[in-house]
Amino acid sequence: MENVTAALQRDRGRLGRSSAAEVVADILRDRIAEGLFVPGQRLSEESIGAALEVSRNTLREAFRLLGHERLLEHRLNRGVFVRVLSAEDVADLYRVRRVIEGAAVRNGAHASRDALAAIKEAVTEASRAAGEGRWQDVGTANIRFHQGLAALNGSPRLDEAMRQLLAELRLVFHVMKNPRAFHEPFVARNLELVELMEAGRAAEAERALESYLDDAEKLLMQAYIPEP
Amino acid sequence: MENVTAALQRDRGRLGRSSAAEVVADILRDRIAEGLFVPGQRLSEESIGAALEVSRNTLREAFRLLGHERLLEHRLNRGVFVRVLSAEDVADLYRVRRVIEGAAVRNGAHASRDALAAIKEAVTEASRAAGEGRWQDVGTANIRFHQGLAALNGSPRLDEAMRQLLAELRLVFHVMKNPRAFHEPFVARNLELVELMEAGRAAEAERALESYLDDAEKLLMQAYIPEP
DNA sequence: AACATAAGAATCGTTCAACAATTCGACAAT
DNA sequence: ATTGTCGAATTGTTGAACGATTCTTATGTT
Repeated sequence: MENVTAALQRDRGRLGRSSAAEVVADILRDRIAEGLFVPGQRLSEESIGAALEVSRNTLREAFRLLGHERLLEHRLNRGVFVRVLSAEDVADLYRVRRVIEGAAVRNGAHASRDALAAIKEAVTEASRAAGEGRWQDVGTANIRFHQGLAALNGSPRLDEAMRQLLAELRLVFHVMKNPRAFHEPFVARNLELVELMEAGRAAEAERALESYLDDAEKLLMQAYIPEP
Repeated sequence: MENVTAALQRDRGRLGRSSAAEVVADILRDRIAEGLFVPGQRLSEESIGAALEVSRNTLREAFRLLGHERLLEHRLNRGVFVRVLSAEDVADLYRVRRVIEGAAVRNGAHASRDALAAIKEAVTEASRAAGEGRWQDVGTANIRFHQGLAALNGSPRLDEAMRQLLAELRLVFHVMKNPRAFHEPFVARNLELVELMEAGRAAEAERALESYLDDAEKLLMQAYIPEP
């Protein structure tokens, strides 16, 4: 009986915790992540409110939430737009990744076997998707890999920060024409990284992560900037 | 002509950047920081809306912003409350501090002389305030010290994260009865830390920060938990 | 007296309609 | 080609309304 109530306790949060504004924010967040809304696009209060059948006021509350997550940009008297990330934004995202993921790898030496297994699972999933040419899924699995990596810090706040960071990064991925070229090369390196950690070779893992992030950032910048 | 437009570009941000909801959020954030609103207190839509002379809808938008910053807590159908931090929250805040400030100190070895000077300025201000018994101001200066420390990462996003983190911490400070006991001992240690960094002794600085954060967390926990 | 229950008040969640303020595009004037 | 002007469209903000939920209080039962 104890474990039953404990199990239900976890689902409890989903129940009364959702106001309309939060549900709308969840929906819009998903649509942005999947690329239905592209960077720079304006989100009209009237059309979206009509489509979701919520009032403008409720929609505006949802916009505030997503604006605070940096997925939407509020321009006074002109509406909200899907965020367009600059090269400087990308650089900053990688700055933050080095700090958060770097700390995770450094302290993750004494990570639980379970946590590492969850991360490895994401790698094998990415590998499988790569084998079947589902590059979109490769990207998703890779993101889950890094989310799991950050989770080694054991901090809910850092988990949340990482979630937002990766959501922003997805905005950049979507403007890239060739997802394969960007995601494929890193599957093997993710495996290498987690194996170094399993072996307890923390210093090497840290260096591997460093070079991983350096290369990923460079690749992204290359495909990102030259569009005059 | 080029430089003229570039100069004006910098002023662009000041124009029209403030909707009523954002102004209200700024005001409420200040009031929470200064302790006018205490943790656990409910913020009535009606009374606050009347006092600030804004509509409920506008106020709710502001509430959404502050809720996302973890300063307010939204309970469905019961309103918004000033956040009450648990011991686990405090532990998590210090987890994040170790990651962000730790990275700052580690990479701050090659920090600009200017950035270090700004940090040192915060220490001397804290020292002056301590000499005059203004413990509230000591706390404020200490916060500015750590904000400056985090800024060595050179990342706007980490700066913002640090701002929010310290705002949360202030919620904890306000429930403590003896601010002097908590803030005073750390002024000297802050100075020691920045001097180690100036001398380029990064490893020692990192260890000093570690023990600083350990002690601060313990002290906070002691004064925080035992209230049955 | 303690407890459960039900009626009532208060507050939130959401919608709707209205209006002022601002932006944007088209068109005219110079 | 630049500037000025007008009107349409959209956002910013307000106020009122109503259902839903919670809190309070009074009532009744054991």
